[in-house]
Amino acid sequence: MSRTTIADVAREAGVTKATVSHAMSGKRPISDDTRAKVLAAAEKLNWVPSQSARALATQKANAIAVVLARDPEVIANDSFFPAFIAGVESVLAETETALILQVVPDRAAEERAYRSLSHGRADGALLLDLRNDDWRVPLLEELDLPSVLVGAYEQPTRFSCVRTDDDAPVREIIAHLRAEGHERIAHVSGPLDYVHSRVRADAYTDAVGGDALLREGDFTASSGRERTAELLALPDRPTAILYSNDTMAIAGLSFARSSGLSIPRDLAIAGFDDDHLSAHLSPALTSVSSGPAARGRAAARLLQADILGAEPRTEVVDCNVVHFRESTTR
Amino acid sequence: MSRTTIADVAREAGVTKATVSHAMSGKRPISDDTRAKVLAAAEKLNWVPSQSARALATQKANAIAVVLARDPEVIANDSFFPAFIAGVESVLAETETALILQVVPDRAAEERAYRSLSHGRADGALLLDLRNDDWRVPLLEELDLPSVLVGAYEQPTRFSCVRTDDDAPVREIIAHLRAEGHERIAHVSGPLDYVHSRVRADAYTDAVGGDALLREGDFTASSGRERTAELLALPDRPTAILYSNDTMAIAGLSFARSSGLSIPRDLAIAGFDDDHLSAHLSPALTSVSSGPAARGRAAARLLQADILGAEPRTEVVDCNVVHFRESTTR
DNA sequence: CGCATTCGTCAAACCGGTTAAACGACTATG
DNA sequence: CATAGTCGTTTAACCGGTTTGACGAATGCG
Repeated sequence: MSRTTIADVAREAGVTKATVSHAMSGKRPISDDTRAKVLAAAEKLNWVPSQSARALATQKANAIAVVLARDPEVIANDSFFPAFIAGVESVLAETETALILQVVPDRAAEERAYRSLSHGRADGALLLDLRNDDWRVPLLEELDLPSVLVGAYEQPTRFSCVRTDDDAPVREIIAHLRAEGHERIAHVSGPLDYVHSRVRADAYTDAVGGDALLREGDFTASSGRERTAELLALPDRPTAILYSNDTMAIAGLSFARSSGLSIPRDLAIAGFDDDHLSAHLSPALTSVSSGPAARGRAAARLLQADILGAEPRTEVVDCNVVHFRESTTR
Repeated sequence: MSRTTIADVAREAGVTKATVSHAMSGKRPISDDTRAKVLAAAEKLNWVPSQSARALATQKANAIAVVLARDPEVIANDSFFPAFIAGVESVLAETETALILQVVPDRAAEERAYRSLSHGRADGALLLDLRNDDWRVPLLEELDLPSVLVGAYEQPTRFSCVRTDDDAPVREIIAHLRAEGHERIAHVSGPLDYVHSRVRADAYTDAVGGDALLREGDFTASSGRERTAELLALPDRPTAILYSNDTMAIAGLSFARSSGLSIPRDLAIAGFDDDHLSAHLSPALTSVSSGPAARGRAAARLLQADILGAEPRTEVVDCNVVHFRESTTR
């Protein structure tokens, strides 16, 4: 409850509201003398300007939004998200911008959320988990809500993008596995309508050439387990599997081991996104750390620039580092 | 950008702003006839009331906040947080309330955040990671910002609490380990100034009686590894270790195994909070699932009640379930 | 039939800031 | 010395809703 208002400060300092406002924002020249008086008064009364009043007057919410439509199970599995958010926040903190987080159960709710956000709640949005031909892109264009698309995206839009080069690390891992003597290398992907799953899967398919052995998972541990069971039941089973995230890789590793295989002797395993546990497992899991925090920072900066009217642009944040660990090294 | 305002709707419907407002809110009787006209006009113009204007007029932000002071590393390690948030959101969605998330680097920033939130940004806050004698409690009392304390809390406050009974599952696990023949049972806790770490540690100490073997960790994988190394280096090393979260337990398990011990034959291991991976490891990890989503829902409900002026109260959400798995069963 | 209520709507104030325009005092210029 | 230009400040309008008090018309009651 903001008991003290700008009017109180003005009275205390013996000036008008406008002067207080100018003194604080510096948008008009103010004598050092009065500025000092205003600052002293503000300090004394412990005044914090009301966000709602400011938002109304300036037509800016000073907030950006992230809407998540994933089900909680998948969110909880995701080591990317918290680190990404932390990166976003580190940029927002500089400008007193708030982050609004919405988790919605279905598409209808998601659409309502964006409409409501664009009407005074938020100045922009970050789009995660992009799909091919994502319906949210045209919606946000219609709503004219500045946005940043996180993840590769092919179609041209009026929005900025932040993406990583997921192609390179996939090829790097495949090359490494080849060098270790593997010829039958499988891939358990994420849902292929996700842009980043598709990019990784395509890189894999291209890298292994003709004999691709691809199974589509959904990033959950149980899907990792199931797809692994299928692959290992093949007559000509793979000797190495690359998973599109660490959750599936760890579940797969466990399954393989419980069915009598030794890792990495009988089966090499690599993950993606470098879960915080991966380096601590035994065997430690080969994975790709993709710098989620750096992407968060880049996305937040691009969004702030867009809100201020800058031209949209695509930034390739390349912080992919492949960590080769015991699970792929005999 | 909300181009159409309440004035446009009023003009379209041939009434005044006040009538539109009353028709929408129902706070004054309005004839069915005009109400229909107003609704039609609103529909036609696709009007969504501006949140900032409403917030200013009603002195309510229609938002609640969560401020996290943990460093990103720890947030990313935490399976509790995303599920908790999902639970919170499921309640907020019903009332068009937004969730504001702030991640701050240090205490000064955290204090600023709460001050700013209480000045028009948010109607209330959820406090996580409570510490003993937490400085935030008196601050929020001073700011008169409705809040809910998540986790056990001893001191009486004007705020509602949501907590679980962590004591029981700890005792249950200790009893189980005893039954399995373990006599030397150690505990790696979280930071002991956290209320929930302390509760678990106290339950442990009390349950094992005289010969407590307690080491304080910080919930990170590396601390789990180090404390485990210390414990295993003891002349009279423990044959079972209970960790205060799964991250430390998994790191400890890995370390023990890499130093030649077989789990659970040579060393039994149990965690807490049931990470999504725990059931999929081999050996699968014994842990306690503590219903983070249920706690999120309860906390959100209590906060909304408090904002509406209800009496604060403490709710014990007891959904702790111990999952006994391979890591403790010979 | 007259008067007190109730009902439905309107006009205007208000929330707490920002900002364009006006204005007085003072300095620079011709 | 009159006039133009700056500087610093004030006045007042505005952002887009909500809410209170007033008022005319319809209704209830005696």
